[in-house]
Amino acid sequence: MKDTLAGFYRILEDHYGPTGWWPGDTDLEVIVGAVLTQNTAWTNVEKALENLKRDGNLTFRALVQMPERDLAQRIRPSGYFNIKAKRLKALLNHIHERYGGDLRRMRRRPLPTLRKELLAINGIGPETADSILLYALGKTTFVVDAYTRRILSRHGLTEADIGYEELKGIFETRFDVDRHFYKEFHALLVYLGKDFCRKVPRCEECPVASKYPPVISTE
DNA sequence: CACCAGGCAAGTA
DNA sequence: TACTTGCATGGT
Repeated sequence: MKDTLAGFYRILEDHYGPTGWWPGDTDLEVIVGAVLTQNTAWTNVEKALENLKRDGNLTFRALVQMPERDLAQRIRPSGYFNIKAKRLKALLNHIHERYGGDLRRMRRRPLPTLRKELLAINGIGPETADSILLYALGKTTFVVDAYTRRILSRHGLTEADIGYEELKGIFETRFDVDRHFYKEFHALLVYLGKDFCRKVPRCEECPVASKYPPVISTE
């Protein structure tokens, strides 16, 4: 598996890299985007982020002070806007109360502690937590998403219903620990997924398919 | 028109 | 524990 993932990475990096992920000007934007993109196309998230940026509301202070109903209306294009407003409030309130809204202070705490903290917040599951930890807080933790699972499954490397932590472990134990590598690999998997590994596949042109042939129908 | 998108939590049995 | 359902907009 180690050699296979290394092979995947080389092909993807040659094809797409370097990616420069996560797309966002600030760490706060990465955090907000991580919640807004839950089960949602990124183009819709961009519209919501633009609504916040336009009037200077993409700051920690503005978001903490903004009433939940107002926030919900501003993030409306990202879908699930009522529940996402509640989730953002819960997350930002936590950072406000525990760290005074200071991400540098938050960053000093160890990874396992921060991960448990984030997962305890209503609306923050494993993917959202790991995205924030890796891309906003600079922690060395791998992000698993729907594309990661679908790509490995379609190429016959894992079961389609493999659990989050187990799949994460495959990436984290088989490679040298390096957060830059984790950032880039996850980004590359998303690029490949968007282009060739959607639910309706286009395996013919997949750059990985020649060396790692897709399995016909295992999902 | 139907289906899908970088999840997550609450409800049911 | 293991499944199912609600949440909602915008693109294809």
